[in-house]
Amino acid sequence: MCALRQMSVFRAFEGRELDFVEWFKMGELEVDQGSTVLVEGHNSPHLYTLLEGWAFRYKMLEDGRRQILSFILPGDFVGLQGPVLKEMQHSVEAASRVRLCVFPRERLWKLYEKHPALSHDLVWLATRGERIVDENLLSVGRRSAAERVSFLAVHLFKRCDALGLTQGQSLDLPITQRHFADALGLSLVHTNKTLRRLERNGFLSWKGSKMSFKALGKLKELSGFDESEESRRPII
Amino acid sequence: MCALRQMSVFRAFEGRELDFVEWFKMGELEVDQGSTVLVEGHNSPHLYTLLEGWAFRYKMLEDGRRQILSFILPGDFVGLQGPVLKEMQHSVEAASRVRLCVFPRERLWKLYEKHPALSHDLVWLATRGERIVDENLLSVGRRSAAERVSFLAVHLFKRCDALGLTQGQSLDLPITQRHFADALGLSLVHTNKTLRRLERNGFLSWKGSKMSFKALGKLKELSGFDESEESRRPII
DNA sequence: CGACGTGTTGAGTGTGATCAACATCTGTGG
DNA sequence: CCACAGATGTTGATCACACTCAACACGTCG
Repeated sequence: MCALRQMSVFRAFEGRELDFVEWFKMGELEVDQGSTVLVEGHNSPHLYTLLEGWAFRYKMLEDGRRQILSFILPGDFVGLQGPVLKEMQHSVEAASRVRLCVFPRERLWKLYEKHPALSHDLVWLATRGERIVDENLLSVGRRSAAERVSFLAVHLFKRCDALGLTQGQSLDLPITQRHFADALGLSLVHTNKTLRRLERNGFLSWKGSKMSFKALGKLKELSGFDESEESRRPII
Repeated sequence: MCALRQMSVFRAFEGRELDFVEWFKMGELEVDQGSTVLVEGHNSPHLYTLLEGWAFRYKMLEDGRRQILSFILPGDFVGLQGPVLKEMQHSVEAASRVRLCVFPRERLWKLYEKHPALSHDLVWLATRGERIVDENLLSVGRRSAAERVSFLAVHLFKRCDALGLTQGQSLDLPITQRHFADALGLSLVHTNKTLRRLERNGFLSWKGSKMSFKALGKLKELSGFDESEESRRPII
């Protein structure tokens, strides 16, 4: 049984559900940093739950412009968009070395059939994915560079904090400024300048892979971060 | 039974499913143009399928900046994000007079329990919502103003075309340039200038509520529109 | 060692924002 | 009937935020 499942962020399973998910689970997949887990325009017979590491969903334009749609952290479900269309509409890449729980897509019908509560969880997970993209779109569409950078930093801190992946006021980021830029719809250079300005103003620092939050309150205020605590969430 | 359901875009129901949905359905709701159907920060005990008219999902910042997240057209399911959190994370407003099919949220468990195929449809609808926001985020994050405007125009045309809501190469838009601007993360003025430039170049025109596509191919090319035909989709 | 990925900074440019004015068209009340 | 306010669309002038280009520092890895 996954270690993740025991964390207090996640809802507990009933016995039958646990048995089912163990049957549903096909195995584990480990993937190196930089590998592409799912490719836009292709079909994948698998679904995944990310167990360890960071990944991200993205889309690219023909000329190479890239937009990161959302970051995928432990407990997140990956690949739901697939069952639906013939092809994936986005790609997923591992930002760090990543461990995934693999489910065969054809067993999904069994889940719907036998486990209504899990069906609901699946809907929940799907809408949560959309919620995160919604927030990101609000940032990219309507916030200034400083607001966007602050928002994303706080967003990632909060998500990691809920998973016990923070150390006090700091956070280990397995991503580069390029990822930040591509998630925020900013250029790399301007992202860097904005980060440096936030650092000079004493809001945060980002050295190597460590991001330290010097003034979380100020960052929340600047970015208009919405503190909507979420209750225990499902994990599959 | 809804007239919508008989359209060829939508998948057909089995008898039992149809009976169920008729029980699931609580009634219909008609709402005037400009009314807010769901309010961010509040809880709604209802789910909806939009039957007629246009609506849109949006989020606002405290100072009034608004980002439209996606447009809601007939057949789209509304309100799924609610069951999940205590509160809606976005608002929904009617762009035209709108007719909605209303479902009480508490009957949802019965759907999960008795109708695995409908559970799957629900997941499908949820992921479709995310897919649309993904595409929008790619636009807003990485495309130029002319590309964005073209993309949204083509996107709306395609969706309406599938629903039989177009007249040849033109389309009745119950929205204003302000909606366009807020969906695209552009200022109203710049949206207008971009539209006028597209018109001068003979790509499209938008007079009153009628948008005419003079060169659909050129618009697709300019915007990088991805022609992924989707198969029959579910409707609930 | 050189190549490459990443981060940093400055200079100059440009896309899109803001401000402002005006044209229509609507509905409303006098 | 007209006067008026309000919503919407249009255009020009100016501004600024963010982009591009360029150069360099630093690390790691072959």
